Amino acid sequence: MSQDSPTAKDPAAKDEAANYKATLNLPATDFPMKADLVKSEPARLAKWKASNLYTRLMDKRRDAKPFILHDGPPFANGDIHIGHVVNKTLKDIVLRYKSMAGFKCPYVPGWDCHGLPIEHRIQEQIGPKWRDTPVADIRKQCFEYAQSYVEKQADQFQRVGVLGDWSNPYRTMAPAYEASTLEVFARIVERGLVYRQLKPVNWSIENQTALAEADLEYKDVVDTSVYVAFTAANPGALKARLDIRLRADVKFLIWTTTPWTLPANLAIAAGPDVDYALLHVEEEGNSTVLILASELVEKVLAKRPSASRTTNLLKTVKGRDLEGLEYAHPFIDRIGKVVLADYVTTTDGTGLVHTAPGHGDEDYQTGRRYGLDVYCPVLAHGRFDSTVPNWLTGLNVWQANPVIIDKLRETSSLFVDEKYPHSYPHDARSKKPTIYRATQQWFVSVDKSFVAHPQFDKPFSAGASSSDQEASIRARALKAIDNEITFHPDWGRARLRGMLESRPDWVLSRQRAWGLPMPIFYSADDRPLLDAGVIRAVSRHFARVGSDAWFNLTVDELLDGVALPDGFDRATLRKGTETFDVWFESGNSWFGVVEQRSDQLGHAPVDLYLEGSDQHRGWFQLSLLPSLAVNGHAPYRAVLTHGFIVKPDGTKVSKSDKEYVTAMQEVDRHGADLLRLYVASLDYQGDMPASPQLISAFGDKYRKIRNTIRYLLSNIDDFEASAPITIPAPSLDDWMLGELAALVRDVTGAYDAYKFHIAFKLLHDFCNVQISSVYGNAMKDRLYCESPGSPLRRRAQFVMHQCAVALMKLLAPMCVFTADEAWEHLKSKPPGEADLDCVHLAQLPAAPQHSSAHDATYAELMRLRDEALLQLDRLKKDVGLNKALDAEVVYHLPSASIEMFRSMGVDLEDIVGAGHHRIEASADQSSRVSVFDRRPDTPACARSWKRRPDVGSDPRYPDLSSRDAQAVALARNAGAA
RNA sequence: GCGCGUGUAGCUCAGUUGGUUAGAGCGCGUCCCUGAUAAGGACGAGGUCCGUGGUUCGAAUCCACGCACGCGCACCA
Repeated sequence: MSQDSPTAKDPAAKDEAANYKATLNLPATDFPMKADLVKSEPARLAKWKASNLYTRLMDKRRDAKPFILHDGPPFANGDIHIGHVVNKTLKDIVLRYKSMAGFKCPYVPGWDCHGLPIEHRIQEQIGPKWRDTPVADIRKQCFEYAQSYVEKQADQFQRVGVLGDWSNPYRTMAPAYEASTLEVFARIVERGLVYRQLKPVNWSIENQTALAEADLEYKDVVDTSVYVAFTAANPGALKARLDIRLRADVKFLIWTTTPWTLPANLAIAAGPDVDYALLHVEEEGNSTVLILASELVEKVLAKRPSASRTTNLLKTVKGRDLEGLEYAHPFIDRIGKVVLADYVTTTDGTGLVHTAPGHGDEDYQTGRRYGLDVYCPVLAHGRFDSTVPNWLTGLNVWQANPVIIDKLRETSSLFVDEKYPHSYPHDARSKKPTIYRATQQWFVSVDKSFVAHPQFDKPFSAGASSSDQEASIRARALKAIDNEITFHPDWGRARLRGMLESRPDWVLSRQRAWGLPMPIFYSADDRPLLDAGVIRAVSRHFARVGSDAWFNLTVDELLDGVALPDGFDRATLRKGTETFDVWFESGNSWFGVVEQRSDQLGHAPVDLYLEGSDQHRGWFQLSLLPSLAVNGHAPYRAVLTHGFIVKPDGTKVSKSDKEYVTAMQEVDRHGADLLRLYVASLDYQGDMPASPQLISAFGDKYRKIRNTIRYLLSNIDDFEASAPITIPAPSLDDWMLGELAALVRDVTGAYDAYKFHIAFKLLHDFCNVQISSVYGNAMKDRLYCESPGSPLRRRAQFVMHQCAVALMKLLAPMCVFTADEAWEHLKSKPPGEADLDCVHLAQLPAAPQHSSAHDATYAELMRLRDEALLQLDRLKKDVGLNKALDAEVVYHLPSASIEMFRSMGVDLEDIVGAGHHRIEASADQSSRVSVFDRRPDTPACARSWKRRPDVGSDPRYPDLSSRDAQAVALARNAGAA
């Protein structure tokens, strides 16, 4: 029965063993294994709040170099969702890390408060009385609604652990912010970049107002569509160009579902690469050449069957061959042109698109390219004005449809008409169909050259660059993107550039109630008063009482003491009703927040904007434009973008999916730290898969890290970190310090590169491999069995203490709660940090000192370890050797390495948890190990369970090895004394 | 449709300037320990590197064409 451990032999031995157990230094710590984050996190938050953590941190870094991450404002509507958690967590990780790296990192969170979704919510609440409710009342309710969500979201963000100046966030609806938005507007006006022009918008005839897409609902209706032949205007030139030698009229065949827009027809659009047929048609004595897309010839002719018709394809041309050809309008004395447009398709119609720049967005864009008028003969109440023929003037567009069709028939322009079912936008409120109608809108030109630093105002930062030369916003933006801005990841550059290259002028004005009113007045004859001085006068009122002043004050009050430009009479001025595009408000936060709080935040450009990839077209771009217009430089030095949360299968989530992650619900279920760690573990450059299941499963990873820290803490419970300990090399301790040094280097490198998922992976693997599997396991014997103060044990504690401290600090930006909890349980703080009550006030760990001369020895040792473990596994299967402590490892080494290995002492057995080791000279130059079962021939120490030849060498303790006998004697003497 | 991305084990990720048999951790399976214990350890099985074609002595890596997915192309934010 010699295989059995002595503890099992008889009851007396068992008691003795229990006594020995009392002499061991077993792990001890108050740091709980079970996190219970849901309970502990709110308590910790309260503690941070009570101790003014944010303020203390700012104070501690008062003289440090600043690192400014300027917060992009979420919309103050609804509870935060997982996307918010991703964004704010990434920001918080950056700032906490930079702060630990020694920077001063003030963080002013903010909210975008104006906008349609809130207006809609209030509209719903008010119901049908909406139209009779004064704008001021609506705005008041919108304000309260937005404010309530600012407060709600602020609580939720803080619950997730985001540290910042929550007592003083920014809100785009705050008076001071509104005033600053107007100031930026004034400066852009001064640069001559703001102009007014007609642009088609969705229009409700019923309510006589512009509508946003969200105000629309699409319904299936059946309309009359018409195929109309437009006769070529200059047949001689046309035939010459297309090489037609027939005596026949040439006609362009177009198709439209809105005949009422034909009076505004100014052009026909052709696809540049579409094939067009020149089709000779003889029918009832008429000879014409019809032009339409080749692919659609059969389909279109079939719509008007005719027995007498003969057709002959003369030739086929590309759309681009038609560009510039002219035609006569069928019932208005006007010549139109053929233009080219990429959006022309051959799925419907004729491949030639009726183009009315006043009645469609694509038509408008095309019209601008070709310099066409934005002609819109339809008035606000939906009736034709007097610029159209008499027989149309005064008709509303719906009445006009049949009249126009009759007219087309009369002038032989109608090829055919047919009923056409399609989906058409309706005003969601009145349920009546809407129209596209051109209205006056305000624009910021992106192509007009200007001087960015003229005399009107002083540049913000000294040493302005070449930006005071003439250049357009677009030109400046492209240059800034290429030369001034760092993108994380780098492809953000291409994405922003693509958008800026093609973007049209910025439409600044909106016809909305819940927005910042545009400070523009109009004369009795509708001339706009756009003047920087006037804008600043209004701005002063807004700064005082907010933008409600626009509604509550009279023109006289608003303009009190302001000198008006010539041609404007205060008595007849009226206030405009437009509001700003909300993007103009958030897009000016570099001024409204950064410049306004420059004592805290310094000046633009700030170090970093960090938002989702959708913000390339949103906040990134629309912050860049006004900043360039005013300052001539970008508002940021670097831009970091992240992807979106998707389902585990990579497709997009919606609220009804079972994979939908409800942010605060997950926080309440698992705690914020788990969610934060989960976010950190994903590569945010792409899509980020998530589901409640994935997050739950991720708890394993959190627990592994937590438990590793707990193990370290429990083994250094009696350790005083004050004096440094010299670590001999080679040794496992020295190896561990080398691994830790690499970890510190690699993790900080990953943080610096904003690759948090790499930092997470490094930390997690380090816990699993270096600490749990290798070092922590190997140190058990000496930690538990050596006398508490033995050098071997203290050395291990010294190393473990450094590991624990480094892990806590490196983990702190991600797991803000857990790291601080662990820090609290660290009894002996590192030298110089004894007074730090919170890990977030600490600085990053320094890479520990270690010998770098033994890498080859360690690599060899680890290889031999693997080999020994395999042999142990084989012995387990072959002879039932279940405990490595029952085995002996024999190292067969070449003579050159024998001394080096011998100096590592018990490391050589502890590294595989064996009971004993020996070194033998190898016959050749190779190193290898053999493992032997020592149960048959070597007694096990009753205390350490190691099989050692020296068991019984101390007569007082016949069942102990000499090391354990000494330790017990020491412990009992100490106990006796 | 257009622009910008992404696609490597069940999961999350590494894979330098093309170069042995494509790696890690987790998870999973089997076993062990019971002095980290609602812990810990060992071993093991898992991959058409999205597809097709090309360049090359050699491709996860370079090129072309596809496919799938995401973001953007709006008076949504």
